[in-house]
Amino acid sequence: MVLGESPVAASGARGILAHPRSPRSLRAHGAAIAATGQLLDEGGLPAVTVDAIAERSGVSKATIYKHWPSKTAVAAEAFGTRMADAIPLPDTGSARGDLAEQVRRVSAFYASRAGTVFSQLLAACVTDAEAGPYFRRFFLSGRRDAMRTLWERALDRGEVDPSVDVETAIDVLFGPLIFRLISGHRPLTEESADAIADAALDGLLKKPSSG
Amino acid sequence: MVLGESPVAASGARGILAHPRSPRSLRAHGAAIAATGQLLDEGGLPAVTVDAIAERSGVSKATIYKHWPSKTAVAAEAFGTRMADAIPLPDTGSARGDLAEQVRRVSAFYASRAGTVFSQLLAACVTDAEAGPYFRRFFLSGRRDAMRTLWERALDRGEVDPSVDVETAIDVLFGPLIFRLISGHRPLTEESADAIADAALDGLLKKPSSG
Amino acid sequence: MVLGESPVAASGARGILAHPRSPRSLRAHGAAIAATGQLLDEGGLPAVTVDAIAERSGVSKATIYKHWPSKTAVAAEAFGTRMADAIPLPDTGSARGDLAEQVRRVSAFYASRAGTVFSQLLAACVTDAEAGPYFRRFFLSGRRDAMRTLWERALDRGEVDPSVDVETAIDVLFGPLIFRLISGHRPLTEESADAIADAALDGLLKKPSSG
Amino acid sequence: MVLGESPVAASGARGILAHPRSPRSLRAHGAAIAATGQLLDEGGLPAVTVDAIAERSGVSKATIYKHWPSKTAVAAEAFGTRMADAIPLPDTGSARGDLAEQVRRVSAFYASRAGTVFSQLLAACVTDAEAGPYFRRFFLSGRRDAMRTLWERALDRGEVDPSVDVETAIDVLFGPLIFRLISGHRPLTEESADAIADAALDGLLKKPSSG
DNA sequence: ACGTAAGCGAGACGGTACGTCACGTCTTAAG
DNA sequence: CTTAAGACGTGACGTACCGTCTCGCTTACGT
Repeated sequence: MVLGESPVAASGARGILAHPRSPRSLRAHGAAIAATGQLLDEGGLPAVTVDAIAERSGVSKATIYKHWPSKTAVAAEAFGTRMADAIPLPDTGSARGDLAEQVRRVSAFYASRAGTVFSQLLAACVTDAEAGPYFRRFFLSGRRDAMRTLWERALDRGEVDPSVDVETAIDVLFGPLIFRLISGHRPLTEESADAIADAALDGLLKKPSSG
Repeated sequence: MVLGESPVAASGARGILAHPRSPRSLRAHGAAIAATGQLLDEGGLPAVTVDAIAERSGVSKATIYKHWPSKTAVAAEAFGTRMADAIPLPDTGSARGDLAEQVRRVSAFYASRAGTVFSQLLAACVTDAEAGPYFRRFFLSGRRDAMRTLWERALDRGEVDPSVDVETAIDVLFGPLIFRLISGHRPLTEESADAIADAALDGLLKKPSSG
Repeated sequence: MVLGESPVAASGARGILAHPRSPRSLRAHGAAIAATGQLLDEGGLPAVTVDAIAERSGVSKATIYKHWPSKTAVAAEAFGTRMADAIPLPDTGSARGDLAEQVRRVSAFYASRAGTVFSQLLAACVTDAEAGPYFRRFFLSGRRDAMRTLWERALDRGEVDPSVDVETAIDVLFGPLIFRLISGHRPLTEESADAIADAALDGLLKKPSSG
Repeated sequence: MVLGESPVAASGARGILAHPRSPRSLRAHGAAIAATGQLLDEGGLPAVTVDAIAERSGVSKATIYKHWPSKTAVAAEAFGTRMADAIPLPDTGSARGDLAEQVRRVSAFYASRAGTVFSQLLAACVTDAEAGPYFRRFFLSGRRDAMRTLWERALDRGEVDPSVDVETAIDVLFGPLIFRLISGHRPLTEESADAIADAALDGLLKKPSSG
């Protein structure tokens, strides 16, 4: 749970929820998320329909729409809940090692079954504007937070360029993976991950020493 | 057909169609693409439905399905046809200048109205497997071809690292933009484009000279 | 309660409730009826939903269901309460005059806005078996009682056929109006009311004197 | 089929249908009507839901909504189609006998299972304005046409009052039955039918001869 | 007078049906 | 034989009310 709020408060009905969630609400909320998780496992995002969630969870459609703005939002929360710890941070001893290893891990994650669902969610959020915040809150920002940790560790070690913004660094390291994942122009292999990490870390320009 | 591609690639009909397009087919094909272009302008991808294309173009739904595997494919072709020359290659005199300027131009394109449609198409191709090839053929590969040209020019000048694969270079330069475009975590500004270009060109690690 | 009926009839709570209504109950009952009356005015029966009554009256849904078996019952009581005196009895001096005038008045009532609501209630009671008794108790029986008075007055005067049952007489005089109102095959005009009254009073067969 | 049109034209999609119904349309139309008839038999109007019609007939909901404005309209057409000949005209030799017998027959019909459905349809048409015309076209006007025949026969015989409008006569004879049927204040027995017929035929006023 | 249990408001919930949308297939008739 | 026209089955959508229920609060009553 990324935000500093309690899980309950964070999963607010339509964004801003003040009054404490009642026990019944909690039950319905959890059941819907659990059912959605199953559906994601079985058939990816296409298998997630509001009717299917309702049928499997025993939570009525109306209630689902009271808790989330769209089925993509439910799926985003369910995915985020399940995958929060899917990519543990490496600790190789060097910044270069940590960053490259993380690129490799994330690449492997994207290439896995879960990665397919990830790309489906990412794609769905383009169309479904209300789901984007859910995906960011329940998954993306967690990943970025972790990366920020890694970057700061590297900064402390004095191994990375302090003039580079963290956000930019994250985008440059992982944007290429997402580009490949989404546009499908080439596969995500371990080699490609390494090549990307190297290029991003060392830069594209000719190095003086390599002249 | 529209692009100067091979006849095989140019002919629609579910991918593999060799026989020459009849005049009637040509008419129907062009009318559908034109109508789809209008619809994209007016309401983006969501406005493109097969019924709408059929109604506006006078081409029947059955015929549309004979020419393309899905509405996304039609939209991809229509978008590619229109946007083929939307981002002209820069020529600043230096590799660094060319590459950074291209990142800036593509970033601006993504931030424009057309960029919204671009992201919708990219997203749709995740779900619609048959449309991906169309989008690559009619738009993405054109962009990558142009970038390859730029990269080779830079290689000739000896300004970029020859050990970096062209494809990797392209991904590292533009992947970050697409990441921002799709996931929406931050806006695509001119500053962010410059920061990304700098980071990608110079690398994330601390430079020896900057120590 | 509202009408001067027996306590049994007056007490709500699903028909059979003897214990004295508490002040709070009274408040809730009255508020619900008042809100329902407003809703009937504004949008007829379709505007009367239990949620709407609850929201407008401040009476909770659970309480409403404790007092009435269905929303139609509430609406019937509210309508009856408001319309109890909507059609005063005529006194023209003759039975023929009284009866014909009453047909005219009832016809005008049916043709009014209130008549629309009346027909909606009548129709709803077909489907909602539990509401029928409410509608009869709070409106219909009042109308029939009045008509019985008129008929007895006419009998005393010796102007109507004593072999005709009161109930039959009422049905023959007003059934035609309701037929028109419900089935909508023709409008309810003053002329039609007169024609119906004449036909009902004089009979359909050829009169000996008119041969 | 009351109107002068062919059955096909009369059952027009949303009222006015010019082009001839295609075979597919005919099939769907007929299947929906047949399934609705079954549902009416089994559970009356409440059993008729668009989903149920669709499921049982194999006709899709969308198609049903293309053919009729509402489920009540389908039910009205189905009922009318089945019940067109449910009440054959009597021929007793005298106008009085014919009219009284018809009142008896219609009363019996109303008191039957079919009569329940009839009253449900009548009630539903109050709420559902678009269904009214369907009910009139497919059932009510057929009944009134038959009555007009009876009345004209009686007029030819000189047994009924020529100054009474046919429509008024019909309303006076059958309105009372419908009043009883709908409001449920008393049952529809053979005796009540006779009493109503007598009262309507002879009039409510005291007859000179009976003084 | 004062606890205590009933009655209440608030409203979440499961359920049923609604009416709509777009898809992709199929049929027909015209050229 | 291809096309325009468009009806069709399918599946999902998001909404509206229903009638039930749970929760605390409050309030009137019995002691």
